[in-house]
Amino acid sequence: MRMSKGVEWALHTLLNLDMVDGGPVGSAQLAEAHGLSASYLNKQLQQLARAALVVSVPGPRGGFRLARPLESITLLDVVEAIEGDARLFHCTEIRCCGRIGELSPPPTGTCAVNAAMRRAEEAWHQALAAQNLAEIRAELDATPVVRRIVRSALR
Amino acid sequence: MRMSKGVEWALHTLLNLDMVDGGPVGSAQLAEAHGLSASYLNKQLQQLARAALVVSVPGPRGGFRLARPLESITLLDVVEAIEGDARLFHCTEIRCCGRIGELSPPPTGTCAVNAAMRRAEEAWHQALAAQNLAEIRAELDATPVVRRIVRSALR
DNA sequence: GGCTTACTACTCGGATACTGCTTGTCCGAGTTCAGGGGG
DNA sequence: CCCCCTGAACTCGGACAAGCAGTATCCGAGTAGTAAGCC
Repeated sequence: MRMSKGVEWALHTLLNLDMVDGGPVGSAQLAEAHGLSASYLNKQLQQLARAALVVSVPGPRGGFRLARPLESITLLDVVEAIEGDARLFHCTEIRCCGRIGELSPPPTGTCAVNAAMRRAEEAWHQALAAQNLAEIRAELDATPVVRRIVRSALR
Repeated sequence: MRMSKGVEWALHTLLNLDMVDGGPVGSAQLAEAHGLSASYLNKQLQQLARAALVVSVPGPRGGFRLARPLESITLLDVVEAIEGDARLFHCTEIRCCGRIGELSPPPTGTCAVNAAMRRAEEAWHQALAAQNLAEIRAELDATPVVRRIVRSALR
């Protein structure tokens, strides 16, 4: 039960894409900025493009740029974009199998275990959706100095 | 990012162990109750034993029994017992790598991305810790009928 | 008859294979830009 | 001098391998119960 490291890569890359304003940045430069594998980061960026968090520009001088401001991108958006489905617990309905399943009448309603786990995940989802990337940008002091460093690293 | 199905197995098995009161139940019978792999369930039960949620009794007529009442076992206890560590996001500090890492001064404090993800996980942990197995037992109507079915299935 | 002792059967416990997902890599499709040729 | 066309280089996009955690299985260590032998 470990979250894909693509989520971490995507979050930092989105923050970097916000520092440079305007033109698209290639996945190779974005990868070099943090010493990542360019091809694999490209894969993650494609996922973000499908989720409409970034737009991809093909051809030379192409790359990726933010599709919308960081204020409107939540942590949940990124997690769901990369992981596909932000569900942790998958009920396999074992209550219906085996001896107990045979002896018991067909169950009604959802599994109590599943419901409990789902409630906990709901709290997680809400906490993820409550934080947007602009707040994180504010937390990691995005001073003009930092902004200029990022911009020069992505040149 | 999928939780091990061992968590589901463990939760149902703990609830079953509460239905039969007293003597230990072998992993083979517990597995048959839900049509699971006995050896693999045994592995999960060993994890629960290490976490002091159940006690194992060796030898013939041995097996596992609850170490303490369901009221004092939370969902978080089970998740941590099976998964080992209930952390989803693992920060690899990529902010210190690559060009940005070289150009920037050594970072101070924890990574903002990490902190944000940690906050969300904290909400999840609290929601897990807030629910104990006795509440789940109450939810899945543990009528005397059900209780008798489980007990006969574990004979 | 009662006690001791050896044996057997049954259970947990950990070491050992197998599978699917995460991670990483490669090559092709498409597009922009530049340079040369023609009008 | 301006426009068009062709070529090349660069980018995304998806298809193709390698590594690792989750999944499943098997066999050995240990113990309780039992039965036989002895006092």
